[in-house]
Amino acid sequence: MATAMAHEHADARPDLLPTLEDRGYRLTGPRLRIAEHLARRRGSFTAEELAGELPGLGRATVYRTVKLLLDAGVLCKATLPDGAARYSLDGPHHHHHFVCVSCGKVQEFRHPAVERLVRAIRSDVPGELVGHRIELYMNCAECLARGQE
Amino acid sequence: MATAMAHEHADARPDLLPTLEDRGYRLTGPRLRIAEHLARRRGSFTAEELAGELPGLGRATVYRTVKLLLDAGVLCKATLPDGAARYSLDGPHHHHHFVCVSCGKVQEFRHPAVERLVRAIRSDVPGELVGHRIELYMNCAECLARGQE
DNA sequence: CCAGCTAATGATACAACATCTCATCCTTGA
DNA sequence: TCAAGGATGAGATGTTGTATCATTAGCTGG
Ligand SMILES: [Mn+2]
Ligand SMILES: [Mn+2]
Ligand SMILES: [Zn+2]
Ligand SMILES: [Zn+2]
Repeated sequence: MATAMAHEHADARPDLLPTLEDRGYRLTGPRLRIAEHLARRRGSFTAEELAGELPGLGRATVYRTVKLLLDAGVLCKATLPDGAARYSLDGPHHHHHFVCVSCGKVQEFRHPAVERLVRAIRSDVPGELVGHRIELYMNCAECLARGQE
Repeated sequence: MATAMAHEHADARPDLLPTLEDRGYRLTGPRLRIAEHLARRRGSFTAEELAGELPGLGRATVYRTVKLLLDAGVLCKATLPDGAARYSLDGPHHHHHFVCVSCGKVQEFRHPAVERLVRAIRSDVPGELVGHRIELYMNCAECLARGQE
């Protein structure tokens, strides 16, 4: 990594089940399987891919659980330029995303100027800001290297 | 409008057909109808809505033409938090979007700090930045006023 | 530990959005 | 004027996600 600004999640979060329990959800077999799979898994994924990686689990259950984990803050969602949604384990702090348009890899980044910018705009806008999405699209170093082999 | 930062497109672009012609596309009846409709229309729309507003035109043709106009820079695409795509006539300059999560209205805005920020990040990132998406989600002034009637 | 309540599951249908197919039409340039 | 081939549109197909609902299986209170 060139700077400390961006990072990938190297460590999976083992506290996925407690998070669900705290929210009053039942700890079921399917949710356990999904949690174990996510802890082992690397990189970003679509809900469809996740369902494919977990044969025996119903598609609807996988979609429901992804939404659950999104609400719980365990997963976060990045959107590709074409609108496709990719999920990845979420870091604990507010952040934004680098998304590789070639391999779909999602890296989180934080930059103080981003929030400063949003604050500056907020005071100028006739209405109520309720959220923002900032995604930077890139070809990651790995994809660049692979491309010019 | 409270500031000069943001604006909606008040004036439609009459130069839609020449743009297509310059790109080597044929000037067909369906494209003419779509162009005239867009020149008259206000606000943002989905491809599906546009197709509904143009009975007699094939759905596939509308979708194809929207993509064409997107490539030509006549239309721009904003993405709602749920992933839905909304199109609107595009201004001539690079910009970003306010999107009202209540009524779907899209307002363009420019802010020098945005591009300054992207430049600052670009030099820090291990890879090649190929684009960015910055969308600010809001409840617009009209929706706020309507909500507390 | 058990029974019962009810959340959760999953097969399936449904829905929205977008693209593909291909026979036909029509714009365009020679 | 007349082919050549781009464009159209009805319909099929694909993708992503949600709704139904009968059945399963956590959880809790007794
Ligand atoms: Mn994230
Ligand atoms: Mn725009
Ligand atoms: Zn990559
Ligand atoms: Zn609004």
